[in-house]
Amino acid sequence: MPHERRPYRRESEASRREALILATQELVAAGGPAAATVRAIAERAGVTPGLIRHYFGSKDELNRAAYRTLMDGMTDVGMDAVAGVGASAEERLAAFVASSLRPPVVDAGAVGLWAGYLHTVRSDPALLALHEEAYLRYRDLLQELIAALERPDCPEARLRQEAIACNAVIDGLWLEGSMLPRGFAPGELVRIGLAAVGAILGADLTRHTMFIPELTQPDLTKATGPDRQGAPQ
Amino acid sequence: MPHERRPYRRESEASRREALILATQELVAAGGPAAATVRAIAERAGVTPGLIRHYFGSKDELNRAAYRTLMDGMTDVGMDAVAGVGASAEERLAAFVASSLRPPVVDAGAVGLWAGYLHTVRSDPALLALHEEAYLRYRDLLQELIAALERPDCPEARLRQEAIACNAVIDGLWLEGSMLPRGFAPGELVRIGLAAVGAILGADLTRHTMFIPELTQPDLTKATGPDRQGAPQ
DNA sequence: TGACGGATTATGCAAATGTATAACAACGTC
DNA sequence: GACGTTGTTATACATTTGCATAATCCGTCA
Repeated sequence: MPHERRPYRRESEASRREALILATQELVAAGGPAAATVRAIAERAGVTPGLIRHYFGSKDELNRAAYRTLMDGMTDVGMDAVAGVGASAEERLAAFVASSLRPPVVDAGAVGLWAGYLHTVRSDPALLALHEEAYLRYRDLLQELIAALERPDCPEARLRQEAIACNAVIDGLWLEGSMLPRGFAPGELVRIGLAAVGAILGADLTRHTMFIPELTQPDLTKATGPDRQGAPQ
Repeated sequence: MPHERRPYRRESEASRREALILATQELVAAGGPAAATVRAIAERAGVTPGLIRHYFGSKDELNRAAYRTLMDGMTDVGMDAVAGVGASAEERLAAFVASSLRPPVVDAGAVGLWAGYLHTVRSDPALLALHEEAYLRYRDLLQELIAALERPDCPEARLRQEAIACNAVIDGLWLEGSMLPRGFAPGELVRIGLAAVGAILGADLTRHTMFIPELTQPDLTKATGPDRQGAPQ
């Protein structure tokens, strides 16, 4: 007795690709690369496994597309944050740092997704180049923001070191905050990040908290939201 | 025609467990969790797959053991570095920071291994507890070293924030240095790390470079190697 | 030296995985 | 409203995986 053929709707290529990429990312984020089988991806995207081959040729290619989408999204957040604040250089830098230290950037799924693709990236030259490019673009943007600060002139070499160090602080806090969300109070990551970056650069970024929701409203009665998770005792 | 039975030697349980754990780590580090199949592990360890079951019961248990071994090794490096230097608090802190920013801690394989186990850790309560414990132990040790500095008295809350920030710098530099080794000159990570941690704490750690091999010999004749800040070209 | 325990290997198996191919049906076109 | 295109599903298949069990033979001890 042949199974009844399941009904379906034809949809645009863009829509199908997006759904498949999203499903892949969610699965990798939650359960690692092993959980992202073609069947699981297809089910979550509401289609059958054949479509993966149809739109991406192979599972590997789908994974590549998913990784590209991830990287683009991460850098976009920082860009948007800077674009939203137009005032002083310090404010712009503060907004940039803060945006990388709260959701959706700081998120267990994001770290899981990033870690899940780490090996794929290392063994795939195309993805490795993509990674390096994204990393340097992020760091260069950071360096530009640092250079714009009103400070006694800095040699280029020093700017480079400062950018590397500040980038490291952000990466490290991103990692720890995402992996142990219970370990930090809401807004604590942002506060620590601003203080540390400021200390490295000899500037005071903690003044510019008016744009940082977590710090302007220490309204503990309403501290709900994705950050809530238990107090750091 | 039955295959000839392969000759073998009996060895101690400790030796076999060690070999299997090492093989597992190497495979995960190089090719991710997917590469660490029971057959591949056994082959690399010079045994047959059955031994995995014999000594560890299941592959999952072997992975747990491998992760425990990894974490223990990572923290041991920092402990040893501090133990080796007995002088001032600044020197001890500098030695601790520097030890985490050069091989074997800074190593592509180490990051690969760590990332490969990230999902396993998150989904396994026992491993998650182990991870949290190791992380906090490391950070607490760092905080102790910070508290020992000769500075105007610091409130406990500030010490905590400083420890978190310094830990983040170390983590971030470890990550970036391991993933893009071409992007940094030898010793550059250590130098940047010491400068950044010093800036955060208001101390000058860069004075204590006598114990840092990479910095005592600024051999510039070799600085044009593949480390010339990975200028993508 | 011979026998016995158990460490180690060999074999088998069910389940899962990625991919290839064929069948079908939804939608635009005439 | 019939038709053809092709997006989509269904099926098949070889391969790989982890694990269980049976078959061996290494080392030790009497």
